Amino acid sequence: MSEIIDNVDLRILKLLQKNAKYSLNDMAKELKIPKSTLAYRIKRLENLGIIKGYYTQIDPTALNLDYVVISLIKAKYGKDYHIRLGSKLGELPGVWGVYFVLGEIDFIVMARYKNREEFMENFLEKLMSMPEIERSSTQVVVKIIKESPNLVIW
Amino acid sequence: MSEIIDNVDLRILKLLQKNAKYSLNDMAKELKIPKSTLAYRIKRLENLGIIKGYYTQIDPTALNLDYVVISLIKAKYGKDYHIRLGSKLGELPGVWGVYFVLGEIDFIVMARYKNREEFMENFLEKLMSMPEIERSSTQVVVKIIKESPNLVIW
DNA sequence: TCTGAAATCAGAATGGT
DNA sequence: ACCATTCTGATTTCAGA
Repeated sequence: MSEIIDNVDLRILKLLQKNAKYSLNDMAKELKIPKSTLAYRIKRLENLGIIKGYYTQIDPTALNLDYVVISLIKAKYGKDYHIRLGSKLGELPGVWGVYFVLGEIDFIVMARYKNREEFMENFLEKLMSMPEIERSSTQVVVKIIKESPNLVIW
Repeated sequence: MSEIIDNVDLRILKLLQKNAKYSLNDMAKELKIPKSTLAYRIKRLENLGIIKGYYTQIDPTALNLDYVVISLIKAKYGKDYHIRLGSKLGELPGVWGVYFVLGEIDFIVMARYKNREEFMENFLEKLMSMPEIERSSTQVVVKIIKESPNLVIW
């Protein structure tokens, strides 16, 4: 890749990834660049699609979303089975992540529910009625030790 | 749970989770509540810890973080092995998620790297030198079909 | 592409219900 | 707890380098 992102851009992104509300004034002071330049840079990063958006982090526990599961899925072979299955999985309520992987497993699915009943109804039963699936094993998460998917720059 | 979050709060959170920069004016119009009430509600949700923060989503691909892996890990038994291993895994550079699960696997680890070399150096080699691990299998993600961990309300 | 200054607009503070 | 108004300060715009 060419140098479309320089060192200043990286420092801007590093500050923003942790706090979307960091003010132009404070940031400009910290980075020692004029605030209009900073604004110009940020706008540019947005337009390039490097900044994908600004989100609010909501505590899942506050909404009682304590039934966290990760499902490992093996698809049957057949044309389009994988593509179709992938998007079907992503549309299930409660599912926030679907990864297509290589190996013994085809898909890894991340999901959150309020309780076992909601999980059964919205996820497991639907999973079991999908003909594209050969087998699946679903893991219940006992403890989330780390979950910060927005961290991209260290 | 008691009614600390009512329907209006839920609607506020639903809008904010998709866009942290949604202005008080526009939101108030959409929700048909006065903007001062809206401000009051949001502040309350922040103070309660239900809103955990505002972050910027950066496109990992723009930073060449295309080598995405998910690792399934089985720990050896022994006192504190699990707790210690969990936090050790979370501290590896590139790791953004560590989940402790029940079953055949003990930990599921999510990580992103620039290429195979960085993955080997920062992840696999360190993993292989951890005595607490009995065995591990690491999956390379071919395609991220869905990844929106901020989605908590549908 | 970068910057300073002006203009606009959003969010915080206040005080009354 | 809710809401209208005021006030402060942040973001956007624009013209010039």
